[in-house]
Amino acid sequence: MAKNITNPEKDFARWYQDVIREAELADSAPVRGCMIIRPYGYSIWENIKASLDASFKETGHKNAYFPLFIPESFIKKEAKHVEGFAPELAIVTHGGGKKLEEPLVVRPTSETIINHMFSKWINSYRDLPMLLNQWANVVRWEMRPRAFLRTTEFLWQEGHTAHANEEEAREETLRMLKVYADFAENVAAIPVIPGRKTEQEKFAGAVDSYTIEAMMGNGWALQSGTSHYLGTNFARVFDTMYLDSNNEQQFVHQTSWGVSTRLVGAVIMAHGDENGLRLPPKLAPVQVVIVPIARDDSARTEVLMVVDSINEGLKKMGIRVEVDNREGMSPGFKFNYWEVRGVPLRLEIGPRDLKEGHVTASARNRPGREDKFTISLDSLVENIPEILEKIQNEMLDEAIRKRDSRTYSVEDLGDFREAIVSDPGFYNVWWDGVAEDEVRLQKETKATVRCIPLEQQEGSGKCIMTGRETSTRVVLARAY
RNA sequence: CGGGGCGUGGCGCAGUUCGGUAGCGCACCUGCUUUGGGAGCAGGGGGUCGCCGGUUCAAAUCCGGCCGCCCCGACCA
Repeated sequence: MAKNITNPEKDFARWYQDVIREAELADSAPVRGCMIIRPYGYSIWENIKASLDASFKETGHKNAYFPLFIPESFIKKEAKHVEGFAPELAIVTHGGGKKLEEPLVVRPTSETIINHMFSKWINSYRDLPMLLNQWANVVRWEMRPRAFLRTTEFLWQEGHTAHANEEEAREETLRMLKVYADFAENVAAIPVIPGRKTEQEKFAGAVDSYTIEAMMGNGWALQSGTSHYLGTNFARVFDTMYLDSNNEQQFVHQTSWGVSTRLVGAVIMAHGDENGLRLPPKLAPVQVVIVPIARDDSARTEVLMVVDSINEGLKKMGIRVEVDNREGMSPGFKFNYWEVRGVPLRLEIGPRDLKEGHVTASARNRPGREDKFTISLDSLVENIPEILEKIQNEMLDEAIRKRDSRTYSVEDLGDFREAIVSDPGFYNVWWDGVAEDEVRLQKETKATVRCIPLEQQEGSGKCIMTGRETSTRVVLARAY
């Protein structure tokens, strides 16, 4: 059906790249691992950003901006942090034609420089909590880049907060995890499993890391957002302290949390189909596209008059609408063009429709001629928000169904080893392992512990790796 | 870095075995006819065949070296 797009069943990685190219989301850059985010792809990111930024502000955070360059010594201060990030740092050694006194790291994340400033700004318990966020680019020299999922430079948001005690900081960590989970489900229409990361998988420098794990179209997991409780790890090395009400010096307890342009990849892979992209209305750069159809000039005049009034009506309601009145292109070509780009709702308006007093509509989540429906012209504009809402809900429902149909329980490692290959998906298992067990699991199955879900079921069983009795369930999956 | 594949107009490819001076589809431009699921015809523009060197009267093609890209793995938001 769709030209130039590989069937996802046949070759999912190829399909992913095809969709990115055909929908004009991104292009590859002259530098390995870097990408150009094209206007259409960037506009999805802008919508993600707008929605999250509003949530951050609602929860009391303010935006700030910290520098791209960080003194190399900063990164080295926290032992686990260096260990985790050293292999993937880009380091600037020269500037202005001279060798620098101290090399500068291009930020892979900003905990260190932010702590440096926090220790200057925070003096008293009255300065707490300090709740900041920044929208920025970061650089991590990854071995194997993939468009949106893992690029050398990527765009993200990183929240950094300082609190008077552990309890408040932990509360903040989970609050932001919930903000992410709500965004994923209610805006991106992607169901996620919120959970805690294991020792092996947690952020370099964190006490505890939390994640939202989403399932992609091939059954693999994608970590779609993280929130960390940093404890006093960074405060201790940067001397980020405050005077409490008893006039005693205390270290602040911190959090950091982030989501990135990886979310665009998640949207592509969670919703896309054999015809290309499918966008949930809340994130779609174009929510409604109108394709006028006219055989001759007189019909065109008549059709365009109606189209214009619908266009204006929808715009007034704040709906992102576009009229495709390009000439010399057949309606069929335009239908496909907008389907590849994932536009949630298409309205087709021609002389036949006008005669009947309606427009023909097609929802992207139910493509094809058979599922087209009509909307009466009288109530058209008022009906659109409801239809978009319905598409949004249907997409979430479908994503939940797809995920649930690929979620299994397994008891035995041997069974799992075969199952994860024949039926990639989420596998719920009993778990009482330590870091070595995780390494062995990954070696033997290529799967990892994605998270220890916050919601745990009752009961107990034998750990899939150690055989020890446990009441903890975890999710295993192959991951990007 | 290991294992596989590939570099030829914007994109996808053929041509390489057996050297003879580059071709196809899509896209693009012009004109006419078209327009309810990727329109037709006619005309047209665009490529130092990844780079460097060698062999030869002659290299996309043979030889040597280098570079880059993609997929799979280790790493990771």
